[in-house]
Amino acid sequence: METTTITDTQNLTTEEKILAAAEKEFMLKGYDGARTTAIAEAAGVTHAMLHYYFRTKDNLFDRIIESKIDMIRDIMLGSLDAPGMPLFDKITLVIGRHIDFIAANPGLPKFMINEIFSRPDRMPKVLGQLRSHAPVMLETLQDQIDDYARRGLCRKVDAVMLILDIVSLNIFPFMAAPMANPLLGGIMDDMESFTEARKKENIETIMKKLQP
Amino acid sequence: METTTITDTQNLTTEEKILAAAEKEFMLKGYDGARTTAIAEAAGVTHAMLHYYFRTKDNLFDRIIESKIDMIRDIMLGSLDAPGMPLFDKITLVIGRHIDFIAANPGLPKFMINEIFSRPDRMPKVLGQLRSHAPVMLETLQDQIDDYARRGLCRKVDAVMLILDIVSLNIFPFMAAPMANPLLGGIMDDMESFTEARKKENIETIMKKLQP
DNA sequence: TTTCGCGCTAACAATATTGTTAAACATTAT
DNA sequence: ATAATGTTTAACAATATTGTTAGCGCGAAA
Repeated sequence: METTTITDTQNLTTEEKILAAAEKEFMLKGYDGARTTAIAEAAGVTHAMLHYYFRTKDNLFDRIIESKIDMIRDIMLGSLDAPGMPLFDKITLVIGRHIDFIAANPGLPKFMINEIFSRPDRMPKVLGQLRSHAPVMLETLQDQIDDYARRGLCRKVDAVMLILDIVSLNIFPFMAAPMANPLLGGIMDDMESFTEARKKENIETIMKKLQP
Repeated sequence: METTTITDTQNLTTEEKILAAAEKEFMLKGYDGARTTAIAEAAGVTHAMLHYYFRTKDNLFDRIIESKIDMIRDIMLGSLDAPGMPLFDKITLVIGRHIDFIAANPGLPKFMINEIFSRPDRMPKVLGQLRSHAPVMLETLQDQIDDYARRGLCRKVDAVMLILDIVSLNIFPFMAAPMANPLLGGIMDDMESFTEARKKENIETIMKKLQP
């Protein structure tokens, strides 16, 4: 899993330093909470530089959001698509890759729900790239399920609901961690092992659901 | 399910009009995005009135967030607690009540994750009320599961993971609706029937998970 | 060497946003 | 009726926040 997050801000161009600081600030505080002055300060440049390179806060935000959209598109298309693979292998693979991605990008789901879902004007940019692939993927999955069901290998379930289940089980626990962890006895204190435990748990839950 | 949302803003006191407008604005835009002037305008009063009654934006926000915390506490304690009830009945009841609550308060999960989870200073207020009840509830549930498992009535599963599963399956699809609905073929266009379908689906998923 | 363009700085400008205050007005108690 | 108390208004104030501009320095091209 490749990540574009930047840590050594030393030998970077001014533009890259601003982008790196902007990503942190926007991911942490959202568009409304982010301050361009704070971004400039974190980048170690004058805030005039920010406007010199990006003109407006909106432009800068667009740059960040576009890179996030690319990540989401890649994981949704690349991970859910595993053509010609047996159903149960496919599900195991998809859940594993999806949870790894979320664990590597913990702030992303919250950011998406806040900054993209809320603003209808930003939706087309995300949807446009996925709208054409989603129906095909759903139909392929449904066909495979039906085929397996006909052969008595699994229960006949709705592909749409199945996808909703997988995504919900994978994402939500990580989003709710700040509140869920203290309430559930610190189960996520060791993130490494919780991630692996959740992988196993979700694969098992979905497999059980498919069991005839 | 009682709701405190106000619709006829005619014969209300100024304080109540401000509170009603503030709830809408804060729920829709979050703390950072909300504007006190917009709240005052929506309430039909001068913005000085807002400061007369609540002094600061923070105080006003506290009033709103407290009422939301009360709702969450009620649903978490009142719904998950069904003492002396058979396991499978309890789960059916809990999922049904939880989904009804979410469908009746669609903005609440997003609001919580944004405004409470992000701000550690607000967490104690929520956690304090739940911290004492959660371990008892979890232990009771685990005992019941273990008892059923010993009698061969269900699989021995971890109560914490089970709660995470239920909450994830119930909440996430409603949070992700703006993006999920167009991608999944408009499955939520009729919210009424989607709500009922999800209830059935989640109960079935959890029951299958518990099956020996 | 001169000129030109680019990155940069510092100061300024414009507006948005929250918060305050003095005085007018209304309501109730004495 | 008068005083006291609470409510409302309009104007002001303070600061935060985004955005702009004139000019400096430096390296490359002429």
